[in-house]
Formats: sequence, C-alpha cells, structure tokens
Amino acid sequence: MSHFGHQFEENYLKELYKLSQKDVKKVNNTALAKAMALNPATVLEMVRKLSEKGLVELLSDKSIQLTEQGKKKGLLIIRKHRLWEVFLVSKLKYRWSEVHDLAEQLEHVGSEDLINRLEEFLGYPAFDPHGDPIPDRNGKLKKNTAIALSKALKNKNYQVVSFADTADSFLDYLSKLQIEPGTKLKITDQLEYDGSFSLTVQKSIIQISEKVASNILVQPVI
Amino acid sequence: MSHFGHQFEENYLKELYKLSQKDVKKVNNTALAKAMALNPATVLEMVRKLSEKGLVELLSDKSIQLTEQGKKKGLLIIRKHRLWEVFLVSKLKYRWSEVHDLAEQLEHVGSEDLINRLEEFLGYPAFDPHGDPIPDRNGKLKKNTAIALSKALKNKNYQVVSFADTADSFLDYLSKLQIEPGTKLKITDQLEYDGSFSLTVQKSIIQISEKVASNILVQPVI
DNA sequence: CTAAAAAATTTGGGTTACCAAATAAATTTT
DNA sequence: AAAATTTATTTGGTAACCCAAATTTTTTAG
Repeated sequence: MSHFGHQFEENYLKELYKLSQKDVKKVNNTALAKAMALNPATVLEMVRKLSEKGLVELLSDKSIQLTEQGKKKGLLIIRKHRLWEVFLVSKLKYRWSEVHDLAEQLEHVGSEDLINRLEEFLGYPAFDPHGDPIPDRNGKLKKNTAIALSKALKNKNYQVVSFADTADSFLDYLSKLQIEPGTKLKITDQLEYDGSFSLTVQKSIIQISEKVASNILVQPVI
Repeated sequence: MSHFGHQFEENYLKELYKLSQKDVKKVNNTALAKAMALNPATVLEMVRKLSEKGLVELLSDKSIQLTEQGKKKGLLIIRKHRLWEVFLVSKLKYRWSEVHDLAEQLEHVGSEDLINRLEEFLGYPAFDPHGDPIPDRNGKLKKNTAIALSKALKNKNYQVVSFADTADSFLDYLSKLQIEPGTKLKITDQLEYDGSFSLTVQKSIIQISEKVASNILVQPVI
C-alpha cells in the first residue's frame, strides 16, 4: 500500500470526472494526459491500473470512462475540494481567486467523516466560491441556473455566480472592479455601438465590454 | 521535485524534534528508526540526505542532531499539527482522542500563511486538545506548568492539562472515566496501602491507581 | 582485554509514479 | 487507397522511499 493514501488515483478520477462534464466527446488517453500535464505512457499505465480496480472502463474505441464506482470517487474529491475552498474563503478570509492550489492539497486529506463535519460546520453550502456546485454526500449536485451577464435583462437585479473564463488576468481585472462571486449588480444600459454594458455595482457605475459580460455568470436575485 | 512537497522530510524532522525533547540522551539511528517504525537502512539513507540539505548534523559519536534550520522546520510541522487538532476539536466537534491521525495528514498541507490564518481563526490557542503547547509563528512555546496528578495536593482544585502516556488503551480508559483535557478534579484521598487515589470528578467519586495518576498531568485551577 | 551484543553501514532488491523515444495502430487527408 | 498525421502502446530508464540480510564497527560485559 502506498504511503500516500490514494492521492494519485484520486487525481486521475477527479480529472476524468471533470473531463466527462466539460467535453461532450469521449475522453481518450491523449486528452487525459494533456489535462493532467503528464506523459501519455504514464497515463496509459495508470488507467490500466484503475481499470483493474474497476474504477474505469476502457471501451473498444479506446475511450476512457469512469465506472459508477469511479464516478463516485471522483465526485467525492470534487466535493472535498469545493468544501475546502468554501472554508478557506469564508473562514480564513482568502480571496476566492487564491484558494485553488490549497484546496488541491486539502482535497486528499482524510476521511469522509471529516468532510461531512466540515460541510455541517460551513452550513451546507451549495456552491463554492467560484460558483461551482458542491456535490452533497450522495453525489447530488444543485443545478446552477446561471446565465451570462451579456444575456441578462436591463434594470433587473443579479448576483454574480461564477466566471466562464478563469484566466488569471481576467480574474485580476474583475478583482479591480470589485466583482466577485456574490457581488450584486444591475445592467443600467447597453451601448448599441460596441455592445458594451453599463453596470451598477455597489452604488458605483462601471463600464465593461460585451466580451467581459459574456464571461460573467449571474443569477437573478430573488 | 517530488509531487508531495516535503512530506517525508517533514516527518523525519518532526520525529527528530520530538525525540530531542523527550529523551535527554542523544538520538541515534536505531532510536529514530524505531520511533518512525522504519528500517534502519532507510533511516540512515534519509538522514544523510537531510544532512546534505543542512537540516541535520551527524555528530562524530553517530548521534543525529537537528540544525537550527531543521529545528525550525520540525517545529513548524508540530505547530501545524497542533493547530489542526484544535480546529478539529473546537470547530468540527471531534473528541480530542480522535484527532491525531487526521492532524497527521493536515500538518503536511500547504503554506505557512494558511496556518497563520488558521491560528488567527482559532483565536491564538496556546495548547492543543492534548494539552501540548503550540509553537507560535516564531517557534516560541508557552511553558506548560503542569504536574503529575500523583504529585498534586489533596483537596485542591486542578484541571487536566494532558497525559504523559498516550497509548490508545490508556486514553480509552480515561475516556470511560470522563477524564479529558480541561476536566476539573480534586484529590479527596490517597490510600496508604497501594498509593491509589480517590478523586472527585464532576460530582462523582472515582478510584485510580498511582500509576494512572502519575500519567495524568494537571494544573492548579486559579 | 576479549567475547558477546548492539548499532551502523553496505549490498542487493522492490514498488510506484514518472518520462523520452521507438514502434504499432488507427484516423485523416489527399 | 496510399500517404501523412495523430493516437496508442511498448520499451528501457530514472528518482524516491522503502526493506531484508549480510557485514563492519562500536559498545558493553565478563
């Protein structure tokens, strides 16, 4: 038995789960290797081991698919990751853009009991600080009903849920505008000329391009 | 660079620090190997690596000593361990006897900044749930003024601080007696015959042997 | 001081997760 | 369909951390 619990296995399962969500097309060895920044030979070797463990199936068209068991494990890691992110932001006052790497370490810690207690301590949050849904202990995800800000209605109140683009430069830009998940805002105008938007954000009025607006995901505030 | 940060290194440094505190006599390879439940050959190999890194010195009498740098790193791990234990007990409602293994994982996570924030979040505790002092961010430890219960005075109020013996069986026994760090108690009598004690613990009276009493560390309640 | 015991060290292996480069197989282009 | 490209797979190798068993060195006892 490894001295590291199942850290590696967990990373493969997590990545496979994420890929299965993101792209519709099947996940092959190359795609997984690229996603994990590993050599295809390494990935093939590991995937075979996962297959022997019944966590993954190697289909006849060479695509890699999680079994029910593998899916469950992958979701658990995602659950852990997102709950720790909530902890870091809501309790330790990190900014939401800083927590990913730390959560990547914390997600491999310990027991399911620990994460269930953490969830209770945090008050059963449904979304992480990036706006991504947190699987409950049965693996169920709350539907995220967010839409792009560029598709939102004028003069209606919205709340930022997450961002479609997660490039650092974009996140830094948003941070300067004081736009983060949870921020309440309203579209006051859209310019015909270039499609740019005027927003009311916390009593001040700012301008953003249509491109930026399309990468901000919002939910109507009830 | 390893994919695991410095988990192994950290464990060696932590153990060396603990040994340097516990036993007065010098720490040799055999002792370290025993403490870590590893083969002496393994330990020797690792200690040499630590020595190359300047974290440890191999003295001419074959004893192993932490350098200032190594000591600092070892203390940091202990700090992390104890702060996470406080978190698990005070926030996630674990019992103090359950948290060691989880803290052993958490202690290897992440940044010094994280642990500083955690410390602040927890309100700068000076002792962990076992009663052991938590090094501050400069490595300073609060003096623990505890004495063995067997050396305590009759009819004076004390508070349990920690235990000298940390064997599971002993902790389980104490747990059944509802004795844990923080518990208030008073010696009502000591039998001449075998040195055993009568204690008042939370309104009930219990009997413990002298050996048990010598492994319970207490502080006078002000 | 010498024999026995203990500790330190060496030697030869094992496993896991990784990689680069070569080869084989499948897919796409033309 | 043949050529070119992409993907999958095999092969040979590395570094970290570990072990058991043999050997050497040191310490302890007689």
